[in-house]
Amino acid sequence: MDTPTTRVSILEVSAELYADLGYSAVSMRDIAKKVGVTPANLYHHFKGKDDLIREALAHVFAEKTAPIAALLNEKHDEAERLGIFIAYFVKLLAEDRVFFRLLVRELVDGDENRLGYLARSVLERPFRLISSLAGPGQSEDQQFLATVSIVSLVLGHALLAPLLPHLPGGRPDHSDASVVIGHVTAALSRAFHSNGNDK
Amino acid sequence: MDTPTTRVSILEVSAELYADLGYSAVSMRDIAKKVGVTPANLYHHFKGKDDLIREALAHVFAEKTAPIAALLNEKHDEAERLGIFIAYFVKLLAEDRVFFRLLVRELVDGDENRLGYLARSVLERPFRLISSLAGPGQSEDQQFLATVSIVSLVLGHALLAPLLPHLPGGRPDHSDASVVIGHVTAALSRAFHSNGNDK
DNA sequence: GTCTATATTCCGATAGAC
DNA sequence: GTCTATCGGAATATAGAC
Repeated sequence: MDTPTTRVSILEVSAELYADLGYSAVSMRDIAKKVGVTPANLYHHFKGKDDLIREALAHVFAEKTAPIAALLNEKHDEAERLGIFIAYFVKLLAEDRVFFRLLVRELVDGDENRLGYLARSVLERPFRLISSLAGPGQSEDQQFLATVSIVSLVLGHALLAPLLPHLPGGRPDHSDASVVIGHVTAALSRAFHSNGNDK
Repeated sequence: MDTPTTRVSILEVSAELYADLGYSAVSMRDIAKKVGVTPANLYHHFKGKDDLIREALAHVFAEKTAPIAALLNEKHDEAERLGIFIAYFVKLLAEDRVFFRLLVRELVDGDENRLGYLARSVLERPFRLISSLAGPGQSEDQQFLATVSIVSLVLGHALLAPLLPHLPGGRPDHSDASVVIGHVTAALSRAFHSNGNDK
């Protein structure tokens, strides 16, 4: 808020380099060079590398989370809302490489504190929505597992995307957002939206 | 098994540390210290850090891939074989932290060469099996997408496991292998093993 | 095959001028 | 707020004795 330009530039560059290279591989020198300032300047705006990366993460997550909240506040049929969320989530992971890689890095490398923050800031709201739509007639545990499965499907397709061209019968367009959305939506309606009992 | 050679010890320690910390964060000093040799010794057995990590990766993947191949050669009913593979895959990802993290790191950070190797060495064989079982009456593309979804489900549950306790209604035992196996198997039979058409 | 010793580069971080 | 200059340490990697 105080001095937007340099500080925000640092945050965005940091998020991008961290998403691409990981924590240890990105250096303060790299960030400073790409921003166009000196390394010492970074320490004026942030306490250190740890603080900088943490804030960069929060910056990107906050930025990408807002549309989800807005999306969930729209008035729609419940089943429709699930489809809308899935479409947004698939597109987000497919088109925003930085956000996707930050998310996966946190899931793999994040400690308890960071995972807690991730859950609260990004995933809790959509998680509640999906839970209410996933297998309405089932037990709480089954709803929870179904929700994890829905997120897993979207996340997995994004994670496996670069691998698909190397698999037998695979083509890059198997990861196109429209293809994934259609496939996942159809699969989910069969798996979790029928009146089946899960055991 | 006879006394492990120094070379194999180096490979196993390297895989473990790399899985935990990532490429840049693990140092030749760390590896040497944990193995019980000097850093210079590592350069006698391997050309450099790049070469060492690459070989460590191949070592672990080869080790974990063999049981899958054996599994697929057993004589079973086809639907049964899918269940057996899923159970093995879920357990592998849940119990072998090193393998799981190596797999995800490759998916996120691997270049084309490494992804090609990963596809050929680990994923191609199970992928072919699952493809033949996933929606037998459907088009080749639908079979392919269904297979990606099956892998996504298992991978996603493993990836999201550490996050579950932080989500509303989540408990650590939602990631227990037996729970995930039961849930995923049931969901898959509804989503991809019925005679549904996907669109 | 394993060691000691070291070359060289890069890292995060700080002090202080402007 | 941004810079120049630099410190102390750790990184990969090599040379050569045993």
